[in-house]
Amino acid sequence: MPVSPKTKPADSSARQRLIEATAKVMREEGYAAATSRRVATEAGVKQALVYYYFPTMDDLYVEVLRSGAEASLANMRAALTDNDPLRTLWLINSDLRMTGLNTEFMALANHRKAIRAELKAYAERVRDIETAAVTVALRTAGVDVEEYPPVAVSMIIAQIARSLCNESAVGVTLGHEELRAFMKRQLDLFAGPTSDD
Amino acid sequence: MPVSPKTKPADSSARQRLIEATAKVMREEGYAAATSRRVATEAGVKQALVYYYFPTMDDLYVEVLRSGAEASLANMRAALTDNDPLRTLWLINSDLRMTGLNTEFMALANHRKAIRAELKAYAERVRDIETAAVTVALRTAGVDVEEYPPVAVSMIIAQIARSLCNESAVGVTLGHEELRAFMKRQLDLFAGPTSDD
DNA sequence: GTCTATACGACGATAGAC
DNA sequence: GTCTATCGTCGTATAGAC
Repeated sequence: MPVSPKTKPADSSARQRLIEATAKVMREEGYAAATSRRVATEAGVKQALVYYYFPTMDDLYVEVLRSGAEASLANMRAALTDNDPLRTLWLINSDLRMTGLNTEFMALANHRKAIRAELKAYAERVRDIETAAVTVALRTAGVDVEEYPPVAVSMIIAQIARSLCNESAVGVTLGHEELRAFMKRQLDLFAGPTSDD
Repeated sequence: MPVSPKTKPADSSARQRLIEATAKVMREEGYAAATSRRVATEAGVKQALVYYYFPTMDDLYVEVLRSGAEASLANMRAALTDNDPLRTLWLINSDLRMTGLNTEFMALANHRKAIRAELKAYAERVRDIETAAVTVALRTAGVDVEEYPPVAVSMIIAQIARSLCNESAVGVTLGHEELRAFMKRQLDLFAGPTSDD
């Protein structure tokens, strides 16, 4: 292990660059474009090196998913311990930077066993964290958790936010304003109104 | 035009078979597997014939989307004029047969202009129909449409149902039971309880 | 650890026979 | 309308030099 760096070079090894390059290509052109030649060029290395680090392209895809999930989980854990978990949950799942890659992995997971397993594990860890945060928030607000099960509430908030992002990504925005306003009103009811908008 | 057939051969021309074969391959193996050779074999014709009917593979994909959308819209229009539009809306969007293809086209639409345009047009027609049905249902139930805008209600019902399907497809089911039960209770509030289930 | 070189199948697309 | 044949490119993956 080398000495720990001072400014976080984010491990700029070829392996790391390949992972980031693959994520970029998948985001911008779809998983089918993330070929060994394409990602190698993007990472500034030769094609054969891809197979030195990853036995098959699927292994590389899994690694992209894994590293993205790890970063996302850390971010989520930190954000959901703040003082407004419900709205934070909404905002995190409204992040447009994640939706493209998510869609690619969803499609991939429908057809590749290894990716399906990885995505399932990640999704359930996320759900656990989000549900824990919602449980606290609802209890604090004095909401009846029999009538509003935390896991159901957290899924509705997260999935509706994601749906809006997914649709926006393909240019569909019909009804979005009304739905956003509606969700905001519901969040105000559950978590108390806020000054910002 | 030939005489109308008695048992609905569903236009078994090569062109039609190619469209169906492409949908099948996309559903089972993803859009990247829907190559000209693959779909030709599946349809029982030779590869070059694909280019007789469709100038490029993208044109074929668009045609798959268009024909699926047309069938789906007809189905939806009929179903949503029945006497329980809210629960019908929920059931239609819970159809597992559609989710796989939907995910593929969502991913494709993120990267191909022609498919994005087609998907957007389809999604907005669906939203219009669903919202119209919800508007009637809410008015009948005496719901305040200022507090519950029909387009927001229809989006929540449709998108939550779809989210559950998408997750099920990749093996994620954590929290699904609770969310289904919760949604059923809300639908009972808006549309009156039913005897079944 | 990174490279050059190569095997070989599959890709989209076209030309032209029937 | 459907076929055979072919073009040039690109795909995954491996062997082996440095």
